[in-house]
Amino acid sequence: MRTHLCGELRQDHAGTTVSVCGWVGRRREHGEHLAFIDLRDHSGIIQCVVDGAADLRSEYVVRITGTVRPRPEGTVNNALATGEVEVGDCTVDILSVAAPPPFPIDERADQVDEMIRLKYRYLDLRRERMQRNLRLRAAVNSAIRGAMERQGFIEVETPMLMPSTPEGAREFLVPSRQVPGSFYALPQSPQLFKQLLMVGGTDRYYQMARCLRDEDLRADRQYEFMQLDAEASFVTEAEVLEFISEAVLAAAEAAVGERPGEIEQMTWHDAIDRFGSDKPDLRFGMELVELTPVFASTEFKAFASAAAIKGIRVPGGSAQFGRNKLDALTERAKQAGAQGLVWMRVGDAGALESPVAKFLSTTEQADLVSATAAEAGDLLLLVADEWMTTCEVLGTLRNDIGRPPVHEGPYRYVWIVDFPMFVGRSEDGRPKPGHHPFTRPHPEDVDRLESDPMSVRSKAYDLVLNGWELGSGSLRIHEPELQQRIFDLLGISPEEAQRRFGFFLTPFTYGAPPHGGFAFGIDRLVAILAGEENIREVIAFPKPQSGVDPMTQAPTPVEEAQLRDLGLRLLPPRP
RNA sequence: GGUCCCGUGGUGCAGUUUGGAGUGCACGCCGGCCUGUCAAGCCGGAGGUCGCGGGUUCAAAUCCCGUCGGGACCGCCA
Repeated sequence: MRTHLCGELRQDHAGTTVSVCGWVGRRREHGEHLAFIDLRDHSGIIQCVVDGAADLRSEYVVRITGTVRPRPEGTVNNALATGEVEVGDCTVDILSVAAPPPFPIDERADQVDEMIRLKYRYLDLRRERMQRNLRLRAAVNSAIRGAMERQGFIEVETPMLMPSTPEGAREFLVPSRQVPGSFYALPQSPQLFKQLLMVGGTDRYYQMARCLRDEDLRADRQYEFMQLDAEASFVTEAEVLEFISEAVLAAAEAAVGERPGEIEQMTWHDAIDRFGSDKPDLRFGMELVELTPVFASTEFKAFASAAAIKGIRVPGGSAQFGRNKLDALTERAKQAGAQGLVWMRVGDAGALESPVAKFLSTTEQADLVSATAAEAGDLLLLVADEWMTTCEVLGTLRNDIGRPPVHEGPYRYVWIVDFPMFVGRSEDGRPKPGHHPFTRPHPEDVDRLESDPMSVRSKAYDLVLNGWELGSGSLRIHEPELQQRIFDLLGISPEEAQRRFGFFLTPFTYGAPPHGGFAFGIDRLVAILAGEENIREVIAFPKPQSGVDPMTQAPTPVEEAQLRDLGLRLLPPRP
């Protein structure tokens, strides 16, 4: 039907007769016998010169046959990749007529209410931005598959209908027709199955896996999302990181044309201590500065009793942050868990302007300025609390103040390793798992599991890109005895473990290889590589925050008969 | 569950602070003119439940209360 794509015509094609198909974009009519048509397909736009366009309208679908020719002197359009040529002597076949679109099918739609874009997503997708994102995503998917397969991984599909495992995220449930009153759950991830694939001798598995979690939607979260899910047997942590790094770097290269350097590693402790976050954005400085020694013998009460005092220096922030903004920062700090926030404006010769300056000795003030390398005009923000709280509060402020937009480079990948095995304690005083209960404890710390569990590190790791958590993984426990030690710590008896995870635990009594794996979010990776703030921009048919699809209206009520078939009856709506 | 922001012809906005006739701008749409434009240009025209409901007032897009929808964030996401 066509010989070329709109966007590929160049000077080389001059003199050839071509047929191009696409949608009518802008028309410029100059009387009855001359009109310029911008014909658009996914590849770009080509100007066609036609003898009258009276019967053409925006978004009509046409096939245009004509001759490629250089544009006349002085009419070249450098804003267009095809701007040196045009298609002349055109014959136009109208393949479909179109109602006027509800919004312009070009970059101006970036400003249009997103609900309208989602309601008419098929029109939105015609735009260059969306086609670029879809194609970038496809390139990333393809590169990942290639990288995994080169490394000996095979793709295996796992069930979408699986038993409910109430730990973790809220699940989507699917009522069973053949077993009335029972439900399948849609997978939050293929976690359990991929480990069973290892027991099954698959050795290296991967899957572009759709995962579903019934949690509130955000800019970086949809109900359904895609993960590169992978697991490998007989591997060290370093090998797993290498496999995944290769996939990510290959994906990045496919997306932006340049392969990033080696991905650096940072321990969880360092990430928290230096950046106040386990997903640090390394694109900018403003690192947390250790100030506890500076105030070791201070008279200032709020500092004297604190386990950890740290600060961040906001270069030039003194003028930038008036009282209103400082109040807002204080509020934000409290929201993040701090008792309060100490701010100081740095004046000439290290003079400090602050409500608390009068409580600090001259030595303390001088040491503070020197520890933070503060200069006149800077703003210092100090928090004093437990180590973790101090770090996290300052990390929140650091991001709020300094974090660049997504589309601003460079790309800073970092592996966060040596996560703590447990984070906090539940109400009955039991440690809570940081990753999941099948995560392998760090071999150097395993002796302290019972005596000092909170100090035990795990073989869990996260991949972080520009402050976004792309995904996480771990080496797993393959020995039933060690697994039961962990369950004991979590307060799960052998009987309860059997009841909750039986189908998963029994296989490990039949000879399980040491194994470990990883999963990371394709949507987030693609969004960052595409320079998009929101993963909805890299998903063909996403849902808004309410979860209601404005195009399909899903979710919808169903027929009474369907409910009866499933043995279900609806309760009256909650008041 | 919570905090903050937004809602005005098909689209994007101004108007809301300080109440006074649906008042305006740009794009789009319809008709006319126009032979080198590319945000084409010129002339004319159509198009409105100011999200919805209630209240205050002589009078509400504007003030108050409620509600619906959207977004960002917190909670939540082992």
